[in-house]
Amino acid sequence: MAHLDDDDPDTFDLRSFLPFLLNQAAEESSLEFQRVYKNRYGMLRTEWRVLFHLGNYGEMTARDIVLRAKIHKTKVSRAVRGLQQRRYLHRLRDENDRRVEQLSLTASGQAVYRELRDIARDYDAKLAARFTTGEAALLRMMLRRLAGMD
Amino acid sequence: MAHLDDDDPDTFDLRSFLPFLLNQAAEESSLEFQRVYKNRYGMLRTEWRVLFHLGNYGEMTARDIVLRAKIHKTKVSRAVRGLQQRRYLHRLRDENDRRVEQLSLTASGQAVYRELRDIARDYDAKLAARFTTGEAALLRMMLRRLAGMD
DNA sequence: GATTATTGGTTGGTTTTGTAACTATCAAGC
DNA sequence: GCTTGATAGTTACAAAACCAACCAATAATC
Repeated sequence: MAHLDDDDPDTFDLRSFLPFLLNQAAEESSLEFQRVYKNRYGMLRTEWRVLFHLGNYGEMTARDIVLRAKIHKTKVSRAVRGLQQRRYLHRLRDENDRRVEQLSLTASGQAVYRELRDIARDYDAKLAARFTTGEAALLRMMLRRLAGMD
Repeated sequence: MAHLDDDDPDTFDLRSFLPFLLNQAAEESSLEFQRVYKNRYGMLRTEWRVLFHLGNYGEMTARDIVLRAKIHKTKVSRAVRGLQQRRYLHRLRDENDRRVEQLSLTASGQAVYRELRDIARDYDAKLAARFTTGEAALLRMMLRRLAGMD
């Protein structure tokens, strides 16, 4: 295995390449939280995200979630069905525009949301504790900018 | 859709939650580069990553790549086969340990590597230009720590 | 007010990924 | 040197993601 020379103009460190680095950090830092919603609650990634949106914002349509979380509509559609089958949410046809369904959490959906939200909050604090308060704030700002969320 | 109150102890903004934020930033910031290796070169994500390692470090085994890039061995195995079918790399059985194969790029593999590497370098610079030099360095440091790469 | 375009949402088929189990080779202990 | 246990890499099957086409309802155009 050849020696890595940082000054070599032909050298390029994949491990400093932002898209790669972001992806590795995202994967690694979601592992522990994933174990909770997946193994303990039997939920998928998109399901948890949709659950959160409804838990946090109350009533939304699938379209609202697509726009706000930038999740593809087929994924949202399937997550909604999954959550409905678990009786975590119910759909209400909008009588003004009958294409649309208003989604909201059931009582048990809200209960699960609150549990997971608290776990997420603790977990986030744990991750952020690896940096100073200022660094963590800067990190979130930079990530939001990279994600096109500002 | 309810109003978001940051001071409400029951409120939790998914869009500030690091695992979510990291994921969104990773997806968004790899889109443009993905179009290049995917549409222009017909490569998959893991294939590009493996190609890079061989282009950058010369000769490696699949195991070296697994350890260095933290990519699962089945993904590496499939990417190696894909690259081999495109004649971008060839395998050489290690006679000292016949379980191992030394992997290295062919001439055309090296040519593609150099093209993609230059594109990646430009693209990374473009992403980093949204921050000051110090901020970008800090960002990479923090991501490396979150990814367990330090 | 019939026709066309757009929008919200779902479905079907193909790729990719994830997970386990598997083969082959080597290493260690006895 | 034979058994047991690791290690490098592959394969098979299930779970998930991706993409395109689709339906139904509404909006826009003439």
